[in-house]
Amino acid sequence: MEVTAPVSRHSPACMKVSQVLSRIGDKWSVLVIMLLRERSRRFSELKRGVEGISQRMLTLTLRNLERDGLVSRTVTPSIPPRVDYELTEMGHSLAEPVQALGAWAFRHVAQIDAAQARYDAEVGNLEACEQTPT
Amino acid sequence: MEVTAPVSRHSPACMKVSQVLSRIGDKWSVLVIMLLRERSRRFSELKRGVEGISQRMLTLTLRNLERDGLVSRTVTPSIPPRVDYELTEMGHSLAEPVQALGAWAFRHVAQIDAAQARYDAEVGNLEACEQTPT
DNA sequence: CAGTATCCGACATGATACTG
DNA sequence: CAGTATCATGTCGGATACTG
Repeated sequence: MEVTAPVSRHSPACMKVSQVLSRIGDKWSVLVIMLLRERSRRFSELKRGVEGISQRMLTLTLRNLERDGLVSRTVTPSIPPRVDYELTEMGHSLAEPVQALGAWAFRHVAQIDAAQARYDAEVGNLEACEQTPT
Repeated sequence: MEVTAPVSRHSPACMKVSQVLSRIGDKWSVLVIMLLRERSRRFSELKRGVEGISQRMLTLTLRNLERDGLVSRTVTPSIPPRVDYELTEMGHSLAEPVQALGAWAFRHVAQIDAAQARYDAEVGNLEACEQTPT
């Protein structure tokens, strides 16, 4: 169960873990995963669903997810072409801890906001006090 | 319990959630949090503990965590100065889902690696077939 | 429709040097 | 010791245009 202690925090495995975390951290992956959690979706459907995303970034995001084995890509050679994306089993299993993290974030949004506001106010004050012109 | 569905994926709250996820995703925050999970630590201790991190990035990481209210900073004005960092209660509560995610990542490292290798092999093949020189 | 290719600016990060 | 300041760089991401 222990993850960080026994692997000494610098083992190759730990590096890999960091990579996975990075994927989670990037702006779009989680959104896409959450969208695909309900059901498989087409490219354009995802594009509409995520809303801020550029075509390029959606492509790259899906590529990475597919590369990691989290999403499967199914091409239907028709005219116009149709490509469906779906969470793999591993993708679904990832969605759970991600969801847990999302739930935590959701619960603490207000508290974090408050902390930030307080911090910024203090920093602002300190900066205002600094009268060291050169 | 539902996070994404009822908030329509584009509410301001959801944006905030993304911010939190970004913090998790960045290379160092999680490492620092994990280190602080055991006990409070001094700046230089963290620097040694994380190992790849530059002084600058450790400072910035700690700053952000402090701003978010996840870490508390305690200065002991001595010579030489001493600064201790400690997870706040909220920081500790965040560590749990993060740990869960880390555990997932750890369990699936091999599978992800395999998926990547397979994907790269396929892409390599496809690229090798592409004989379209201009 | 579902991409790919290219250009470009913004930001993140590392290295280095200096300070209380 | 615990930072801060500055500079250089590399990656990320958006906009745009083109393709099968």
